[in-house]
Amino acid sequence: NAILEMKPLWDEFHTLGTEMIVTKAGRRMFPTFQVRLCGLDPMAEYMLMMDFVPVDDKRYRYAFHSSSWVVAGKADPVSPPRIHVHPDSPATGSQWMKQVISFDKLKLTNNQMDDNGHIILNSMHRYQPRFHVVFLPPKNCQEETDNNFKTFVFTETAFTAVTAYQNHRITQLKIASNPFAKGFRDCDPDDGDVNLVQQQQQQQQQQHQQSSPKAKTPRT
Amino acid sequence: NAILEMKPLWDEFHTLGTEMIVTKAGRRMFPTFQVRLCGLDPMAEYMLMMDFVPVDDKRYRYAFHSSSWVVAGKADPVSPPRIHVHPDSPATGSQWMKQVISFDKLKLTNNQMDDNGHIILNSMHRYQPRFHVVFLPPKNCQEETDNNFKTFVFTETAFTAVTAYQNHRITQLKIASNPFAKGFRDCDPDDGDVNLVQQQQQQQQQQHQQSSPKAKTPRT
DNA sequence: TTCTTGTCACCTAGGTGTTAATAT
DNA sequence: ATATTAACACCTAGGTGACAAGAA
Repeated sequence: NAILEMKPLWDEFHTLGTEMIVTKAGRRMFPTFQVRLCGLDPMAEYMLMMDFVPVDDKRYRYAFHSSSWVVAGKADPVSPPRIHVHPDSPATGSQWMKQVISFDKLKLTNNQMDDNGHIILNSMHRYQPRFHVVFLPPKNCQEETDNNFKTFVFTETAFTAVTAYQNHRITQLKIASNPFAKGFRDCDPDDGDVNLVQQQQQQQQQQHQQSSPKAKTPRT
Repeated sequence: NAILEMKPLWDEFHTLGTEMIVTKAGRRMFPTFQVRLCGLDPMAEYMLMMDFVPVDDKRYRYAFHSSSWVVAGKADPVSPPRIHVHPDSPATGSQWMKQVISFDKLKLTNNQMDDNGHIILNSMHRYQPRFHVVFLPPKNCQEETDNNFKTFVFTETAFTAVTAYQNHRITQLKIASNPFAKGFRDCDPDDGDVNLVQQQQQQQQQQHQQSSPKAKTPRT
């Protein structure tokens, strides 16, 4: 009962081998991890959270000549893993289900000493994002948090953490699909990945669409 | 146990006769209504909210020759009054008390048909903002919301709703103290209301100060 | 070599009062 | 006359990859 938003875009990145930038100050993910939930108890309260688990115990390096990732040794030591709690938590099932849930406040960092609550990852390592729905039992109940949570894994959201993009095709797809990178687009406005980008923007607009849409009459 | 933030700035506006812009799309207040709370039960849950009550039953008009507000008749009919719930609600007393509570998402409108949940006011009328702390009883308790809320009124936050500023001194004070109006400042950077503005910015920074402050060395 | 860091121009997104045009 | 609206230039605030310099 959790559906990944923007799945076509995730798939396109996944096919190329998704990379996510990590910086000292913290960098958002793109695509943003967004899900739609259903089947919750409308009246019950839930906490929503994400964490990131290593895909394997390896360190990678990008071979430019073959345009592919190759193993470069054992994994570096890991920091105590962090969990990102969705800032709207806790909220009722009804509130979570009536809109797309976006983790756009989540940031990735390679700073082991990070003091901002960001997710700490090792560059040149592979990670799998996980999404957790935690049921909050009423206070009078004795139940511990035994089986009161569900975990969702979308394998198409796995990625390699990098400090700079390695695969040039990933760079181009980011530029083509991330609105904030519009300044680096070469071709005519909205070219190349038009379909995916338009789909994305439409979905994001639906999410925030509370104000009356203003129909602008194009002047002749 | 509620302290108004930026009180010196509010006082300065109040002395001149505070005006707040209302627009069809909704306009934020400036100064922003911000309070600090103490004395709550750290573990209990509270909803925080604001509403706006008419100061009197009159309509006003600004007499430019005497630079003062004069009564212009009886009040216009009122829309059903709306309440703005702080978007972080509900939250525990502990969460509310550990930081300044800012109502910067609150917007004022003169559109009687507003569909965005903004506060509807009549232009050229006077209003008194009110702040409410609502105690949320645990679900097993039978208590109704009888006396489970407290209301705070800061008379220095009262204002006249306008569609365009009437008192030129109010305009100048807004330009001097609102960072978003910096483009209209004449004099040298940070002149005139330096003290108040600096105080404001320092307080707002304290509130969000989680990242390590980066000391920039000014170059010679 | 390979990877990381900091700065930058260029965007998105949205909050200001001004101004001219339009209601009322 | 007086009050309202919409477009606008100019800001704040912050998210992009490019690039040059630095580090391992």
